[in-house]
Amino acid sequence: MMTPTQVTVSAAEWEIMRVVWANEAVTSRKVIDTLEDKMEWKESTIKTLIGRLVEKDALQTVKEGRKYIYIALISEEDTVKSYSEDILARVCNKDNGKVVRNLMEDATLSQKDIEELIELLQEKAVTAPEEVACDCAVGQCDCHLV
Amino acid sequence: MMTPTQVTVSAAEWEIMRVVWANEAVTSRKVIDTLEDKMEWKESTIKTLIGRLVEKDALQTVKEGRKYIYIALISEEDTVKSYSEDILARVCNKDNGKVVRNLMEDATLSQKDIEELIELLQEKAVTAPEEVACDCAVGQCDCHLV
DNA sequence: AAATGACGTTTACGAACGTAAACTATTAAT
DNA sequence: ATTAATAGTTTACGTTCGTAAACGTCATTT
Repeated sequence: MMTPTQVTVSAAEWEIMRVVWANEAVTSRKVIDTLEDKMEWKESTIKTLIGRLVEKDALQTVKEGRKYIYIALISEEDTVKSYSEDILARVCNKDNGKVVRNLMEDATLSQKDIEELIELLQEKAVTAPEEVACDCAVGQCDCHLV
Repeated sequence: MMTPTQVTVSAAEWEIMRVVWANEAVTSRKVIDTLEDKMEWKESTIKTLIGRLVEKDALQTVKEGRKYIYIALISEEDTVKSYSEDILARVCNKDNGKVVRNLMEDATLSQKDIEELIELLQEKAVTAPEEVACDCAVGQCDCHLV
């Protein structure tokens, strides 16, 4: 799915998106039933969040009778990806490895996941530099202080 | 460094923290000189951000004459980690692998990083399950729809 | 002594967010 | 036909964030 200008989804909105992503297309009733208890949100809170997601073009609406069916306009993958990119942008390139390690430590991975990740690492190894160059502004990382 | 109740640092505040982390201890002048141009922030913007970080116990102040020296009370590692954990909490356990993969694809890794990551993966493989169990609320992920 | 500058504090103000009540229009039930 | 339940829209309100001006104090320069 092409996400033109990646929309930013807040933490609360993300919960809504998960329901939409999981179901391809949902009614607001579905979202409310799914989240009302789990999140301890009032029905109107959920309505507000859905409204905001439509407003920011994360959800598309299709009229179904007099109700709406909501469909995701951004993919989970892209959304997760832009979140990841954000993390990497916040640290020195040299520390990218550490960030990946941290995430990996906390992640629950299957044998197959591990296998695939090792493969990807091996691919990256083909072109990986001996040492990563720092790209930070002077003074903003200890690679080159003033 | 022990971070008791992990403080939340916003994107703009994070820039300030990077300067502090890079320098161990800094004066506000140092932060201002480092970021004013790079971020195109006015001096007072930076002062505000520093003030907020002190307020939320991300920075500690040590009086030096009539000025202050600012010292980080939260480590970069912990801060990055809690940010990473946040992402994993937003997807189904089954997709953890995909999240790691996305991050890894974007990350700049050195040969050594790659080596270490492969090692970590091999360690994880020892106890990794054949298949990761979904932990999502019903309806919130496609592993178990209603 | 008066003016200027550096540094921390206070105040400001709009946008985004979390949370939700109230209102409107429409359909379903009595 | 009235009433009650739905679904979407509008309004609300306190907090956090991004961005910054203004202010009060010392300290330094003229």
